[in-house]
Amino acid sequence: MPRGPDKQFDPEAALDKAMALFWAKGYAATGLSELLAAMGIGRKSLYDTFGNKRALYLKVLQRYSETVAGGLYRRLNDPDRPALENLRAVLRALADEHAAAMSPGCLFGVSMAQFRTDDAEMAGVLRDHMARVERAYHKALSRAQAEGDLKPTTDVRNLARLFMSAHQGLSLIGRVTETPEVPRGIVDGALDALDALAALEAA
Amino acid sequence: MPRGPDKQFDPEAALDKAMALFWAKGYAATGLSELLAAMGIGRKSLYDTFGNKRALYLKVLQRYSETVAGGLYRRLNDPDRPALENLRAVLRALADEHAAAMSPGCLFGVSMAQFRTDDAEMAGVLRDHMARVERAYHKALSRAQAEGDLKPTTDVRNLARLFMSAHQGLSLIGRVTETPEVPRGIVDGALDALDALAALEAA
DNA sequence: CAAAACTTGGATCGATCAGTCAATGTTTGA
DNA sequence: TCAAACATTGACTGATCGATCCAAGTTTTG
Repeated sequence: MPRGPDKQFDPEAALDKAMALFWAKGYAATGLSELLAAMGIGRKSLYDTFGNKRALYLKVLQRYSETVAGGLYRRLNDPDRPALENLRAVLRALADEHAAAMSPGCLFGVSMAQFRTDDAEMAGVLRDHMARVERAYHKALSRAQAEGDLKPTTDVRNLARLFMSAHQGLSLIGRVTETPEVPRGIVDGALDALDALAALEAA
Repeated sequence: MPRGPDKQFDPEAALDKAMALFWAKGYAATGLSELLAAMGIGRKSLYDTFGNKRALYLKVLQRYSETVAGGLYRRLNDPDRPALENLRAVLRALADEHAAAMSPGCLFGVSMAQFRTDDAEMAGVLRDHMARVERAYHKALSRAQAEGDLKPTTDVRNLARLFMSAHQGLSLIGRVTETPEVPRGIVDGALDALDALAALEAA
């Protein structure tokens, strides 16, 4: 059974190129021709390899979610440090990341804004990612609570959701801010809230 | 000097129709033909009255900002009630608003996600709106502080930014959630944080 | 060395895009 | 009363959209 030649391009590298474009310009505003030029592949190759534009986007989202959500989870739940310390470090890194001018934000954040709310398939994918982010925060928060760094009566589930929401809001707002004040302020506000919920335990 | 006939349509009503469409589908994905059908006007009328698609969108944003940001400001700063009470009421209303399935979220939130970060004009418009939202929260928070309901050492500027960010994140996440749990959790988390910052004062 | 299995670039598709314009209709002032 | 000034309609533009398909080219098996 004869086989033909292998692909002449690296599908994952091509996905990264597509991701950068979708991320900056949005789904609808990114044309196929642009994508092909950036990815350096032909039209047919794209359709054969990824299906169509929407399927390509879904694959980009999957790749992004694995990379970013996985990284967030790992940083939030580094077992070598106290959970509260991990939380603070992640928040500070978030501020740095989005304080830069014209930060592209979070690909899932911009995705939630770009598809119709009645697009059930897309909503499911996006919802799943948000659930992963929420879980990452929740695990860190509940460990911080178990370690005695957070008031025991605090509802860490709700707190995780607040953090996820602020995280997402920050990644959006970072797209339009020109000075680092606002992103830093958001994170400082979250750190203050965290301190308040920790300090209560001391009282 | 003879004058022609007046417009046969109400520009503000037409703007509202356009807003609903942009809000649900996004800027790029909303075609001119769709807009015209929804607005009930002819092509030429749109261009004569609003300029072009982008100018129409900017006018929609302006109208939305006046309506929504103005309303938020008024509710947050109702002088007849304590500021902290206003804050809690607004947060609870926010949860109700976004707990509904397929809530369209905030038009500015979806706008921040849809335009290139190097689109300076658009970024300016969006930044200005966010500054108004931040100011609305800040005014309420600083009054709450003055009224003794918030710890005096709390940085209300950062807290306002955290609230603005969580507010924005909630309006995004509400687009893809199917149960009211997450939106309510976000708001409950914010209320808990508020309580913690208030309780510290009692200690 | 053929022929099968596979990939590739590019021509091409109908549809739709944002935007323009000429033709027509309507109102009002002179 | 009639012509200027406005609004409206709908045909039309070139460009671009996402997607398909054909014709080669390349590699590997038999």
